[in-house]
Amino acid sequence: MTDSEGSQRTETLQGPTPAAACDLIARGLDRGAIVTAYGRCTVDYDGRASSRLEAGHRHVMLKPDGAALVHTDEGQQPVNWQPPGCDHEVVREDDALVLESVRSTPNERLRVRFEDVLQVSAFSGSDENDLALVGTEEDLRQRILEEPDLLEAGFTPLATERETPAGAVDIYGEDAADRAVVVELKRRRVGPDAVSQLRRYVDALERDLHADAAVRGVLVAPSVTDRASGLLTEHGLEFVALEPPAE
Amino acid sequence: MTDSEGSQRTETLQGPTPAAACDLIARGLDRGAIVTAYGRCTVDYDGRASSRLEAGHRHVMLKPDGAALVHTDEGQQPVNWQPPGCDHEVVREDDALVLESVRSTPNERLRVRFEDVLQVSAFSGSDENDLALVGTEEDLRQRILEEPDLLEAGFTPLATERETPAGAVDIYGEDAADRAVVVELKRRRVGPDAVSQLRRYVDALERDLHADAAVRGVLVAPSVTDRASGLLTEHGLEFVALEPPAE
DNA sequence: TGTTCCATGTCGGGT
DNA sequence: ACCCGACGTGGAACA
Repeated sequence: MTDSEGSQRTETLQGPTPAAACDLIARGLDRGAIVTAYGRCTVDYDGRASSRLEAGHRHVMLKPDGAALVHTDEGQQPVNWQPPGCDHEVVREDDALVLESVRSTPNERLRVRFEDVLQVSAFSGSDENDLALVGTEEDLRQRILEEPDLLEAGFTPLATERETPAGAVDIYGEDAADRAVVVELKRRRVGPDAVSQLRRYVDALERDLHADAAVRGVLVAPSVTDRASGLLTEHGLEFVALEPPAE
Repeated sequence: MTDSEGSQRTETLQGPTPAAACDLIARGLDRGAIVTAYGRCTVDYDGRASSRLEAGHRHVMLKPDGAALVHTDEGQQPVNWQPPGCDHEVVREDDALVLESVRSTPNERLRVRFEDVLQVSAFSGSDENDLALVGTEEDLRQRILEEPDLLEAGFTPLATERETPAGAVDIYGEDAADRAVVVELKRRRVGPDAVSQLRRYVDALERDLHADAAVRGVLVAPSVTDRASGLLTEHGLEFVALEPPAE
């Protein structure tokens, strides 16, 4: 069953024989299509870890960039997958259809063995558009750089991504009294990890400047958890409630 | 085009009219099927952040648990998505077909507007099997509990998930000299964040025990980055190279 | 390639 | 619900 609308193409087989399914998939992979298969299968993975999934009905997608996704009827995340950069292969084994996606560095292998293929499809067509996303940490940074008083009156940003021995500081600046200020940004409510991160930067910068004057550390986020709040106090760090711009 | 094999069903339409596509999708959602659509569409998301994606060819999957996935021909991750728990809806608007997935807490809305639907499908069939995964942090923990000498000669595990004011410690125990030992496990090579985490636990435990004797902190992972190694030294923490069991 | 950190992270377990 | 940390995290930017 083929549909040809100019350069866009879709091919599908329902309840195909293994041979027919294998053929459609092979041709789909060959011409750089997105290939999907649905049916009863087992899934084996071996690489950074190892897994096995007993027989059940799943949806498999092979992308032309080498990514592979195995989805069940539940969950946002695939139950098994392979990152882009893999080589896809389709072979027949006895009465079964086997899809295999392999990569190196690290050596990883994903193997889906269909004992019953209910549908296979191949979709062609590229996507030249990028996602326009708003509300990220970068947007929050822009907001502060444009209006430093949002952090506190008299704050002056001096650098972004300033390097320290502990890593790059989101915003580095000075307060009204010319004290060094390290600002760590988070787009959402923060826990203990963000406080530790800020602490690393403050420690490193104090050492780096080997100044007597202490470096101030300010965490900027929509809100903090209790534990994180305690850690902030404990380490003499500060918090400013601020969200990424809404639009 | 319907295929009925007992209780397993797949339905597919190629190059359907908006009305036919809408009908198939509505019935699919109704009976708890996985619904997919492929075609030229725009995608809008608004919630924790906001995004817009101009027209292009994408593959959309709606799951019966409320998850939604929009995939392009590249990348392991969907370009847009919605977590499980959403309500899916399909409506016709002018000549277009619109899929909408909405949830609350937080309020989020995903809207896919197809100006051209090349294929729609509905797949039924559940998956009662769980994934059997080996090589996780839990496996690494078991390995050490069964053979504590892997950490160091004379180590005695006393508790797992021991609570401290900073959170739960992976393994808590004593060394040959009866000194308290905090063990933090990572299944893969670690960076600065893991060192900070271990440090939080050691600090908290020292305070908790208000003992004079210092608490030892040991990071167990396959390897460490340079920066993390420096941080370990700086804070008097230790490292033991150990991997999760391979099988 | 290796390191570091963000993410609409997602997911599971605990309180 | 919120908190917390693991994840085969994935992905990008930078050295």
